[in-house]
Amino acid sequence: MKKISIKDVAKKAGVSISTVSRVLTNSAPVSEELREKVIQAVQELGYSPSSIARSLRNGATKTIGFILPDITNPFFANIVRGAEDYLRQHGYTLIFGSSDQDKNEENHILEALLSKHIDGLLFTGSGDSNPKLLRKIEQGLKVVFLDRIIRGVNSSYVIVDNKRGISLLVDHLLDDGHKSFLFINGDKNTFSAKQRYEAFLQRMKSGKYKYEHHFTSFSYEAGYKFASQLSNPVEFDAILCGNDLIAFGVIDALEDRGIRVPEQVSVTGFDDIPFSRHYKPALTTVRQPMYEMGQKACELLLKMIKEQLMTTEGIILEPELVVRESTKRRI
Amino acid sequence: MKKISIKDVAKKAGVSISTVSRVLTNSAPVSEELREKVIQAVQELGYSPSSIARSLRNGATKTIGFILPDITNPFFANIVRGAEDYLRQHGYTLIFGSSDQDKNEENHILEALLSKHIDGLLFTGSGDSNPKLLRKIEQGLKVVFLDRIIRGVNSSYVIVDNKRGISLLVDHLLDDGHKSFLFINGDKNTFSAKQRYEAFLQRMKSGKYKYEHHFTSFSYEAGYKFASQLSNPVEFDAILCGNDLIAFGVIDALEDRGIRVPEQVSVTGFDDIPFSRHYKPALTTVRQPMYEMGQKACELLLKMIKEQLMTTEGIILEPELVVRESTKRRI
DNA sequence: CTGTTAGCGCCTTCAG
DNA sequence: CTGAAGGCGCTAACAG
Repeated sequence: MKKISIKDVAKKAGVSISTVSRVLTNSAPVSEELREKVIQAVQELGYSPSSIARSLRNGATKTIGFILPDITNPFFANIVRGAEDYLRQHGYTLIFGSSDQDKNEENHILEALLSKHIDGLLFTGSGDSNPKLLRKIEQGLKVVFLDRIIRGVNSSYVIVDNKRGISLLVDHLLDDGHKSFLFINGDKNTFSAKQRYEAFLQRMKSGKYKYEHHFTSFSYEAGYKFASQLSNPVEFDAILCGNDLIAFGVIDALEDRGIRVPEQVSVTGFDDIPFSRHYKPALTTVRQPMYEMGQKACELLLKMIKEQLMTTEGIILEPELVVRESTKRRI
Repeated sequence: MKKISIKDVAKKAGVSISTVSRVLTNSAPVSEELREKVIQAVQELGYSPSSIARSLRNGATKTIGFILPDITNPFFANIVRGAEDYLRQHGYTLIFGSSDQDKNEENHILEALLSKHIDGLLFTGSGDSNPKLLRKIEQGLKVVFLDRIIRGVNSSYVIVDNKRGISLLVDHLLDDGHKSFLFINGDKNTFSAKQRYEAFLQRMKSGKYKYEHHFTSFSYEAGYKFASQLSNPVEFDAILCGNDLIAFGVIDALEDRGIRVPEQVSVTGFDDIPFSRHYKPALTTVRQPMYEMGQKACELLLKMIKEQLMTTEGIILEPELVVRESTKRRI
């Protein structure tokens, strides 16, 4: 691909390269006459300035990185979409990488992003704190943690109030006469799973309900497997799940075992991915504003970049209880 | 963020920058002694070379762009994942943009990607040929069209054999005794929708079946809406849908109208997104190897980039019929 | 208002 | 084997 540079434009327009630069960036006044010539030349040549060279010169790439577990998971895909839209609107580009929660892959991606000189990073990583990342933060890398926080790090974040979400859910279940609860949670080392666990525990202990809690993994398969191996699934009135995917797996496994949801047992999810409303039975769950999370995180990140401040800010979004058909009132 | 450059490394190691460059790129022999010093310095400084500067120098960014309709659609998310994995494995980075099939947005994203000096482009665009893109292709931009082809362009592509997919489906339905067919297709201006339409028409005309065909849009909502407005849904034995999302919408709408699937009417999808197997009823559909499509497209693209050949290659992947519970044998 | 020039970080001749 | 120097495309002083 033959590249056309600012020089070509300058030559064609019969002006100097600085003039071209000036009209393109509007950084200084240029006579109407020359401006027109330049614009003309730009169009004819189909020239677009190299942001590579610009980046090198300006020290900013207008690019944001996003490390997340898996783009294939609708929860993250929707967050990404929010981020993407916000960023493009503000002249930024997004590069992301799926880590599958793998520590090595995480570092690998981080390395790649860093070498691309990203201006900032959105991070949804595995639970354990990542030394390489911490170091970069200390060196001044702007990072916003999304959905998950790494403990011991003073950094900005955007999450939803997981505890409140669980609280809302348990309240509703209690109101509907449920008396015993099983919580099939997600990955143990994950911030959100931990938060949800704590909230659950707290609520359970405050009454004297029968309950049980298990960490598994945030996937359909994990839910299906766990529910398949349950010795007596109907010993609980309600099964809470770490996220919607787990809930789908659980419901399917139960039905395969001839247990009807919600008739025999209520099942709930967390996230409210777009699909949950179409599931049969439509899932009672806690809605996280995914698109908004992506937007807010970027808004925060760009602010940090622009103002070059070391200060840190946390945004906690409100979850919303969504009652549908996978739960029902117990007598 | 204080940046450390090759100069800092050179100074710390007490060598020239060229030596540092040489050990980093392995481009020329360096004495063991100096090599060690350099490596030492690199580690202590936590230095990683700026791919920005490298790109400017080498003229290659090791970055691939991907313009697609919507990352939130599982079909594309899975393709992206395939591409992402392949590219990272080969030292490339992926930048994508969701266009919502909007022509303007498409151009907007293209502009952004181009200015980032991508080495190649994966493109799943709206149906109409895009003049700006065509021009860039002529100028030497390497492009692989994915899932959709723009007519009149001689370029590489990776698609599945849509016609064969429909053929497989219709054969199966015929085998199962279906005699009348309604096809609720996706976006009219889309390559895949057109192909599927043609295949459908061809098969229908070859027998003397009762049939009808309509273009709508590749979404749940479109399916739901269309099926809701159908005057007499059960006048057909089978309803074929342009993709799985449409099928979900159709099934839900039918059930809301008290029509049972597949008892009263069979419904089929296209794509086999991960969710389709968990739908109730589990969807009979045509599987597209999404992950593989992403991989193959990148493989092809990198080949084109590496060999700098103007030749063009098309890969047509085989679809696979997946029979599940949304269809049943008619008497 | 316009043109010339230095230099962003790196790789690659070209000398030594 | 090693160092010095040019230049990728661009912007921001610096002169005029």
